[in-house]
Amino acid sequence: MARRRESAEVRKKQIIEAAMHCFQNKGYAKATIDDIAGEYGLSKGSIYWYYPSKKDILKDLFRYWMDETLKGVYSEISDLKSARDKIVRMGEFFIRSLIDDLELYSSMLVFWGSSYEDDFMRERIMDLYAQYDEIVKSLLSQGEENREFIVPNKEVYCTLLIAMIEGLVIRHAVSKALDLDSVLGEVRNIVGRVLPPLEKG
Amino acid sequence: MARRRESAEVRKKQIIEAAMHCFQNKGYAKATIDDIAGEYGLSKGSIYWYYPSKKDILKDLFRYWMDETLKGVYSEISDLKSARDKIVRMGEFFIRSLIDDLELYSSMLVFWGSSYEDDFMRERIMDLYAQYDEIVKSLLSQGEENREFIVPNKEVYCTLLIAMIEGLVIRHAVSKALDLDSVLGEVRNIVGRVLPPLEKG
DNA sequence: TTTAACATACTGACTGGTCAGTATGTTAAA
DNA sequence: TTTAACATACTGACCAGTCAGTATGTTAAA
Repeated sequence: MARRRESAEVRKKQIIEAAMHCFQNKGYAKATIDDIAGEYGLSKGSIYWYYPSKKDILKDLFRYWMDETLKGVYSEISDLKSARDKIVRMGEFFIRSLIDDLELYSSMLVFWGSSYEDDFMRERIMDLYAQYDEIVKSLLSQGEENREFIVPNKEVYCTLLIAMIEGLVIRHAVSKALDLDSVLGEVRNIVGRVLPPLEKG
Repeated sequence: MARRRESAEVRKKQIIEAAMHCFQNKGYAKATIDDIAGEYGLSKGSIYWYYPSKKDILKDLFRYWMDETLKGVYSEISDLKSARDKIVRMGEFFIRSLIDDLELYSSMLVFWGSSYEDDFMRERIMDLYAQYDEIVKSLLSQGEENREFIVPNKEVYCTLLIAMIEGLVIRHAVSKALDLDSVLGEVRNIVGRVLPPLEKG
């Protein structure tokens, strides 16, 4: 067979992408190691050279997904001053990501679904939520300090803002039929309503 | 073995409940027919007396879940006049349901996850979304007709309100750690912000 | 009223296919 | 010539679905 030897880095990336693609199409349980290997013309043996088990591929995929997501969020909002702008940009970022890289973002369902059978996965997801919470809560505090808006209950507003984004991701992952451009155009408006600007007195 | 013969109606209900419980704990793929049968001390054969396949149990569970949910929503809001009140009540209903019947509502993830492998399931979910859309969109229209509020973009607001609820359900299904009572207390407030009352002129 | 004939509601052993993981063979590169 | 990076062939556990048989109602005719 044609051996196209690659560096471990390249192969791992390929395997992760192949896994993502397979999990999208069949779900975690139904996607086989042979499916994943086949995506780049590899064999089962080569998969097990890089990963000790199927579950470890999933874990690495989640790590990759979480890294990409959080890195993306931070780099989007880092150059902005106003808390409102940051929140708006964050919302827009997720929607644009969903448009541009549907497959990556709709991996969510695979991870969330596997939280049933796997405590490790569940803990990682809780970890992600904690990080989301930290980001959003600090933005809400910052907005209050800057006197941009007032939030009656930071915990709840934080939870609901995150829920809104997640709900959107999940719905689009299943339906692939949302008009995301319209949603994108309304983000600032919505944030303006949820966090109305303070009257200057 | 002690045969405890039951009517088809009772057995089917038992099987659905057993399946829900097993799917919660292990996910669809990992839960076995023997697991489901064991919940009520039945045997594999008796499951197949009522259902032709494992997937058909899932389908029936979804039907049950969707019926309960929509029935609940309609009965909650039917006695209210104001569109705002209806929207508030709807939000509160989902949160209370999540508190009172976590298992039923966190079944969502099982269904959503199975949309990957099964087109039938995916269509059913799209169907559910369509019904949600119909309810919320008509409430938004009604609110505008009553001059309770104005919505810049009905489609988008509808999508986001539904997303918020779904995101909440899913997060709580995974984490089981949200302070839902706090969220419940903020529903009216949040709706008030998203759909601010019109100034009477 | 009884019982034979039938219908319904199961049981549980068995099968056949699937697939994660393993053992071992092969080759390109250093 | 060694070994990292594969490929191939295999194993064994697991499980959905089958089916022959059993137990438990139901009913109609004698």
